[in-house]
Amino acid sequence: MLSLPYIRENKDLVIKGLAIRNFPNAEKLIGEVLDTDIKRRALQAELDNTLAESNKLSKEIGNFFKAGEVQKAAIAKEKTGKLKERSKTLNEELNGFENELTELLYQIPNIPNTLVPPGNSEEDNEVVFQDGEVPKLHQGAVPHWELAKKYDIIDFELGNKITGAGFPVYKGKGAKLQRALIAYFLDRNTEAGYTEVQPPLMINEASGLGTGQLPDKEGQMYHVGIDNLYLIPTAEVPVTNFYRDVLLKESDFPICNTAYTPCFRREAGSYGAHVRGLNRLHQFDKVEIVRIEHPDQSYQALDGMVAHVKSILQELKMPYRILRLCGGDLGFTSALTYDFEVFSTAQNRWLEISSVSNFETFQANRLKLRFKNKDGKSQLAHTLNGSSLALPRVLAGLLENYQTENGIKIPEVLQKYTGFDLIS
RNA sequence: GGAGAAAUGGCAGAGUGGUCGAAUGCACUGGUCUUGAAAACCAGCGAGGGUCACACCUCCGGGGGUUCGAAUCCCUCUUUCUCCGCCA
Repeated sequence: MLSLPYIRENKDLVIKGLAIRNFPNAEKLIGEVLDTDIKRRALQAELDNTLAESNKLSKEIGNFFKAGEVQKAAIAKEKTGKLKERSKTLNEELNGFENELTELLYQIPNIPNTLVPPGNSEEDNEVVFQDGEVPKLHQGAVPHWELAKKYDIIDFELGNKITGAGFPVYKGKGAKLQRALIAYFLDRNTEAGYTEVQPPLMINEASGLGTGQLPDKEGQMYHVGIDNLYLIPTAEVPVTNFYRDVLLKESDFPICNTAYTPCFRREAGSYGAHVRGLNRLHQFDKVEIVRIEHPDQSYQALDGMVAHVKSILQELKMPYRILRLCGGDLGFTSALTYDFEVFSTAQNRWLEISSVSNFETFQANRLKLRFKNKDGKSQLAHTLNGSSLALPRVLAGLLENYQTENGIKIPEVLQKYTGFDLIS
């Protein structure tokens, strides 16, 4: 959520920024926020004065009792009674405005970075980099779901039986390959300076609010009603929430974590050809990188994360490209996002395998994640995260691009993890 | 699941109805001393709101209550610890 002082001081910038996102009625909404804020502050001042007077009287009463002046104490007591009623009313009104304000602020997405191109949809995303050769596949090359069946490495029907659609069972060399990818990603990340962590796979409400999944997107998470917990949709949520309500020192930066976790997403409302096979699942594995940065350093950090993910894809020798998301495609909480896509040769389409974002202070504000700056004041930190990488689509791309007539080859960097170089 | 104890500033830890936003120690920041560092000494040092700046207000796990007045008393929730039971 944007901070009120920021909106107050940068009204025009905020409205302009929201326009890049095609956010409707920005001007009206921001106007409402500022109006409510003014009302809130006026009421706050009045309440403060009432309380100040009441506090003063209380002290006097104490002194009267000590001096044995019971009469005077009784008179003062009567006065405080009235003040108390007044402050109660004021407090209720104030709460009303505060709730209204919070609700308004929850509706406002992050302000896009100046690099973000305007646009409505995927088509307006900017391709900023592309590399890797699209392999020429043999006659009879097939999409991964057919390969999965042919070599018996992923069993979608079995998952249907046990749980439902979107919960595949990995078998044999398929399971091993998946484990190899996870180990490889984690190793690459820790080599790059990220600390490996294993967070809980369920989060409470406060954590969901902290990173912005709640209150609006609760329908996208699985909810364990009896304990009021949510299954994590990404490791970003528990790992970023490590730093909720934390006051850092400047010397703590940079904070770099990496975590492998399964991710759970309800994906309500997505059906059709694009969700076949591994393209869209309810449970999938992902290795995530999360950083907490000094605001002056966060964009450098973002570039570093992009370069890091890039280096992994180079090693895997996969055709990929990097997109800078346009305003219309940008996530609610993000200021700048780079998506990585691998080309799936057999499906003849690009598959998103990573999304690397800088949230600036948007999450930090809700998280109350701050640091003491050089002036000794507390200031909001910047949060960033990215996938490195999301397993199913990497696997899909890998199976499809590395298929030969004799079987599926294993990229060289993975062979020491798999212990085999061919699935046949 | 049962029984008990506890939750206070970055950390540790006093405080059991009125000048307590809170002793003390550690950590941190500045200074003196030193070639430099350490040690020692001196000073400063919680968070949020509010103000041009003060004033002022709020916060001692969360919520509610008693009282003129609550860190302190009561209720409730959450969490932690100890003991018992169960168990990977």
